[in-house]
Amino acid sequence: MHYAYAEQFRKALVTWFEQEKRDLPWRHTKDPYKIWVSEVMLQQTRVDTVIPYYTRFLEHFPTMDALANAEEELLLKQWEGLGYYSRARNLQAGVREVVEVYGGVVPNTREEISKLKGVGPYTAGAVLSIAYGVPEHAVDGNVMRVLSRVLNIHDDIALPKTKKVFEAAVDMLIDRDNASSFNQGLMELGALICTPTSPKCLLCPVREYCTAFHEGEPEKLPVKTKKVKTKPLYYDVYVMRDEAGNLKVEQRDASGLLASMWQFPMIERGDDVFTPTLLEQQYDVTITTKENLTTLKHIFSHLVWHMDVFVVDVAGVQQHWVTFEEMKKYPMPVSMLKILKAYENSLG
DNA sequence: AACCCGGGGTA
DNA sequence: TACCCAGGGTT
Repeated sequence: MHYAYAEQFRKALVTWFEQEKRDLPWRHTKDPYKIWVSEVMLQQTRVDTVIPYYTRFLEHFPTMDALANAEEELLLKQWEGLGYYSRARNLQAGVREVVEVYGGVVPNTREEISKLKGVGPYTAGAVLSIAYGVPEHAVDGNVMRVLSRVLNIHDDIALPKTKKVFEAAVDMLIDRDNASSFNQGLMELGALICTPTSPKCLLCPVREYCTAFHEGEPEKLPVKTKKVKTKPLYYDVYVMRDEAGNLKVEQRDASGLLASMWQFPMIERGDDVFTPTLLEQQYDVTITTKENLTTLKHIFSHLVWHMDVFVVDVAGVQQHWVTFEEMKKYPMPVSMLKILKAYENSLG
């Protein structure tokens, strides 16, 4: 793209964004902390999903000090249902680093801000440009789709090295006097106009600069090869109830899937596995009654949980289990919240 | 570079 | 179903 075209492109994009941008909660602030929170929540997560979480999160943790001092359980409870829970822990770790190392001021250079936990190339560029106006690239899925079409880039965006191509493109095109609106404009365009299927080219403010539009098949871009196969897993899940009616809740492993989140005991089914016996052995109890509660399917990105859920009354409990109301304080993944709901309904 | 990490919306 | 979403960390 020639220099004169680049200038017209960036002006058309910025003008369109500033006229047509959606009214979103994080667009009412330039507080780097709040921008940071929004960007982390928006990773792999849609705007409409994030909005209520963002508002509630900042009510609980309005400042970096508040978040830095928060209990992890409270933090995760605020994140409950949003997914990718390590984002929350990384955000808190990063905020603590800003408080302790940078005197409570979010760094304004890519080199420094990138050192913070949970701040990768995209989030670094987003916070720098939106909060501070620094002309740094912020390349996400939207930006790669938009620019692959505008510039007719056919590199496979599933390959890590391809992102460098788009970062270089943004470096060439970015409005150095209004990096915030330029970067947000690219993303807004991807969200509203330059969508994955059926892009609304007739409404596009930059279609006259768009190679894919002129060639007639913008929906063919970007090129993306990878595809993931979901693997099924089969579990028996137990709502265990002692003589007092208290329930067993346990914390998952600190690493891996749903790390440190809380759950009802679950045992993977297998050919030579009778899960009630395993349950009695693992928890040192005796099952006195057992009834079906529900059957649930829970879909993750890469796997599917098929869960048969049972309510069992048990004898021989030594520890203190929790009441139904206490259970609600524990951060749980959506799969377990569904079971909690089913159990609540079964009580009538 | 490959793999892992949630959950929900949409065509 | 399959794909996508304001990605980052680990290995």
